[in-house]
Amino acid sequence: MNTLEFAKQKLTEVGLKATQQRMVILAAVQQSKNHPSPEAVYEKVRVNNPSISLGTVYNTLDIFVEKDLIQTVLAKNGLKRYDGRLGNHNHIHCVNTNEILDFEDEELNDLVLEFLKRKKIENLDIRKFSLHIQGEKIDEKKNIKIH
Amino acid sequence: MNTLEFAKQKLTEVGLKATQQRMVILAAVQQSKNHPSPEAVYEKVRVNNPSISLGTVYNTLDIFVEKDLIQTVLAKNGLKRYDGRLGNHNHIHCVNTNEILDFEDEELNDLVLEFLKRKKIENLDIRKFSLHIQGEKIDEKKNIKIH
DNA sequence: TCTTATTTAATAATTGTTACAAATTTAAAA
DNA sequence: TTTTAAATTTGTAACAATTATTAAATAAGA
Ligand SMILES: [Mn+2]
Ligand SMILES: [Mn+2]
Ligand SMILES: [Zn+2]
Ligand SMILES: [Zn+2]
Repeated sequence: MNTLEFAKQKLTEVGLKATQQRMVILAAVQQSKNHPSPEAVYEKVRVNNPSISLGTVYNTLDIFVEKDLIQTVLAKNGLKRYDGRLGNHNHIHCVNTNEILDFEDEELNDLVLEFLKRKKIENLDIRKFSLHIQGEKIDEKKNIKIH
Repeated sequence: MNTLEFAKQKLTEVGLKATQQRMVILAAVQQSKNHPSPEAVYEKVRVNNPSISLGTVYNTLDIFVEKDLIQTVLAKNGLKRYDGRLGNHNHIHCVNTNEILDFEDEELNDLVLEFLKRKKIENLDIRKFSLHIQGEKIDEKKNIKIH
């Protein structure tokens, strides 16, 4: 099953009409490794769907978050960014490149989950958690900053 | 020493002229428990300093981050928010109230720090980390959602 | 096919933020 | 103290990201 077929199936599962626009937008976010902004999604899908509108991208992304097909990711610069990966995972924020990289680690998840279970937080129904690691990307060979 | 005196001292320490505006803005962020937006800081300081300008609040907050007097905190809605607390600490994001609460826990910090030391991340110079806990605030008595 | 509801495209409006120039304040020099 | 220059602030304009609006297009059902 290709990515569009998969998107179509997901859309119908949550009760959304599987329009062309929704399918390509969902596929774009899910394939993306970059935690893309609405603008980035727009530029990507526009290549094969030149008539698609930026407003539609904004609206559709919000609908997808509502339906739990994708999630929002927090970004320092105040731009909206989305994440096709659901479930608990962690993020590395590069202070120099502004990239947001996924950092998946089962051991870390277990570690935190166990901690949270032990240390009950009053009056809070925990939904998800994510470790945000802020650091500087360095060049592996020369140990200098990457621009 | 009152909070304004303390702010004055901090400002001179980092080489900034301790103007009235800077002192009250710094004191406002440091006293705030809410991770305030620029607008919120503005409303707060405006009470006793009616002639202060919103632009000054924006500029000054950025200067403070630059000088490491305060830090930015990531917010989902794309608004800028600031944090008078430096150093590694964690945040609880309430999905229903939109509050961002501090969650300080020495044990958790050690846990994560030890993990990160053990599990070296390639080509990354880690600066700080923070656990984001997303959850729903519930009423302690009746176990229903707080609005 | 006809009818109706849903979705989209195009564009206008709004919002949060930044840029700017004139006015004010501060600090230093004379 | 006055003079001068630099730094800061104010008030407002500009900007960019997002949201709202509305007419056209599309899809589904009768
Ligand atoms: Mn995040
Ligand atoms: Mn914005
Ligand atoms: Zn991610
Ligand atoms: Zn905090």
